[in-house]
Amino acid sequence: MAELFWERGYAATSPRNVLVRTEVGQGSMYHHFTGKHDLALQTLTSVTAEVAAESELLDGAGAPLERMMRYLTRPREGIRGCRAGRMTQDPQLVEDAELIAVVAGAFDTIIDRWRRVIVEAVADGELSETVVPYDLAYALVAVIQGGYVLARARGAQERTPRFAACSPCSTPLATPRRRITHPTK
Amino acid sequence: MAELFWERGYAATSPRNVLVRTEVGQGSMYHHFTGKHDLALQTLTSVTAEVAAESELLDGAGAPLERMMRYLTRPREGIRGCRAGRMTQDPQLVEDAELIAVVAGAFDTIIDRWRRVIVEAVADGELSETVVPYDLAYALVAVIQGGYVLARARGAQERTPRFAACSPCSTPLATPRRRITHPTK
DNA sequence: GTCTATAATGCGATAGAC
DNA sequence: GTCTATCGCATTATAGAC
Repeated sequence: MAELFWERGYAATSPRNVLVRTEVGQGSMYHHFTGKHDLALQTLTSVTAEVAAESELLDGAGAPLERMMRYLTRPREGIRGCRAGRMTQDPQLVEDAELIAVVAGAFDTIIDRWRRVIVEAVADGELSETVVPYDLAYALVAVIQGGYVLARARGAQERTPRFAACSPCSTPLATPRRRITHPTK
Repeated sequence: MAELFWERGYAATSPRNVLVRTEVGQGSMYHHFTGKHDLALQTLTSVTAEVAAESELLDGAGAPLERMMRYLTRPREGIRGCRAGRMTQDPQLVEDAELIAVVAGAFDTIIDRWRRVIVEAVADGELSETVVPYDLAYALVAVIQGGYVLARARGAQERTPRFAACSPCSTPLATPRRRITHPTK
């Protein structure tokens, strides 16, 4: 179901699809899961845990800024979308408080991991003291998520993916690697 | 249908839903539209044109940077998502080349409008010459789109929306207003 | 635990009267 | 141009035999 979730989202994935893909009998599935919601809850818990775990790159070895760059520039499959972020636009999933809470929790984990590296980077003098760690963390996660959104819009358009020069690794993140100068208000 | 699109997306909106909401007969609808795809195409064309038109703020009066800030910080209904960007995560819509092309076109328009203001800002010395206009434009559009993604994840979690202090205007964009210091690589 | 059968509902679309 | 009726199919389950 994790595969189907990534391909089609929650609403568009039927228990029947799962049966076909897994070659499992209908009775078996309904014996182990109470229904679609349960199936989704377990899938989502596992998938978001994986996605959140990927942000452990931010805790690895090396200088804070180096770790930030490593995570920011790692290959991402833009056209397939973020396995967690995509769920956010599925109306049926968002209406299910239990399911969306799982997704939100994953983002909390990731944002907090970002925040802590940023605090380190500021302490080390790698980033300006004017940086507000939580806010920058939030913005960086947003850029990544927005990169996926744009990648999906453009990808289906069959344009040469500007950020996916060498498939199968599209990095919608080539952009933030550049220097971004923002107004100081 | 524009309303239903925003609420539920393409896949989850049935022609039947449209009939009920508009209180129009089924025969009438199928007389004026060939089917669901046609209905969607016309809706999407109109909606994305509106969304793209909102970026005309970037062409208004005032200094380039001022216009950028005006557009960036205008109120946005984070929890409802972007009427264009949300479509991007609808698997059924993305598979329809004609439909996703409409969405992609809207983003092209918006990104280009951003790019032109940025070029102006650089020329006026408001932004550093090291800025790559298209890349910054792309990143800014991504931040906005990502802000919607995060807002939807958090909103359903019933947290106090950090960026939506005063409803009904949630501005997932409070973040980019702060200074963002990026590594120069 | 796993199977097949079938329920009840909604989907996208069409038919054909008026 | 608009109406009601209906088609054929998919959906999310549930029933009850094995």
